[in-house]
Amino acid sequence: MEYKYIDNKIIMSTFNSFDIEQILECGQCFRFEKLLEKHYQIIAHNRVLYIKQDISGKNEIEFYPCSKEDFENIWIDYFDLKRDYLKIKEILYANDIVMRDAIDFAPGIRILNQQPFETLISFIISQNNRIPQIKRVIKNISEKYGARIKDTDCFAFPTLSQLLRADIDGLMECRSGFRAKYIMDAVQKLNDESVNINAELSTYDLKRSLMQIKGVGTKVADCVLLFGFGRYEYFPTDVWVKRIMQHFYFNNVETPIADIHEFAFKRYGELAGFAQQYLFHYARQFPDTFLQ
DNA sequence: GCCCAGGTATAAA
DNA sequence: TTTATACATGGG
Repeated sequence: MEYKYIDNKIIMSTFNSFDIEQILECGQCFRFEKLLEKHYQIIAHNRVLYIKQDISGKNEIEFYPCSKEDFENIWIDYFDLKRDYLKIKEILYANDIVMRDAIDFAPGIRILNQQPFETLISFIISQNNRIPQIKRVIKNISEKYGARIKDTDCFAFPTLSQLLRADIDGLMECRSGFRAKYIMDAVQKLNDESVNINAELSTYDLKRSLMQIKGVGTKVADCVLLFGFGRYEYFPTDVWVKRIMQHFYFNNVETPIADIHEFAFKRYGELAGFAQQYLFHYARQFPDTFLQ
């Protein structure tokens, strides 16, 4: 990975496994807006960042406005730029025909390292919901309870102490629906420390803690662990396989892979969920690779 | 109007 | 332990 800093902008040479469209549109994060083809605005870490990936063959990605310090201290980690996805994909490619097609379909996906609290609330909102609506609710909550980001019209996602000022009615006004009570439960339990989700905990304990929050089940917990805590090593893969099989195929065991395959590739979001499942699966089989 | 959304809590079998 | 249903909201 090579990059240079010019005029409050980072210009990075494109390298394997970085496609900003695939990264953002695959269902792992919600605070982004598409401006043009492979040109996005994201809000994270109290900052508004624009990412423009060259589509004319120059193999460059621009991040702006961005200081050298922010790039090195925040965005390298956020975009997981130090992990060797090429190596991971080689192993997946050699060992699974479905992951092979998933990689061919979207070779540029990376798993973002997002902020835990925001990730938790976001995936509580995600349940029984669609991405445009999830994005809308998160934006509403940010504008109502979060702080304005300096020199912009954008609002950061509220901190825990900022969300303590929220109530059910206020969250309903943000169109969060029946999830408002779950958000309140999360905020209260984290605040009075009846639930502890600090990064020191083992993945197992972290998952148990997360699931003490109302509205956090297996799916939400696993997404928070993966996207918010960078944990992928001990997931109950068999549960995921069963859930997927039950959800889409019930008891049809004749050609499940082909059917899953067809469904999974219809949209990025479905691919992402599917890829998550397989990442869990392979992460467990090849922990050394995933743990760098 | 009716159906549904990569979910979860709850009640009931 | 497993299975059916409600849930707020908005879009097809």
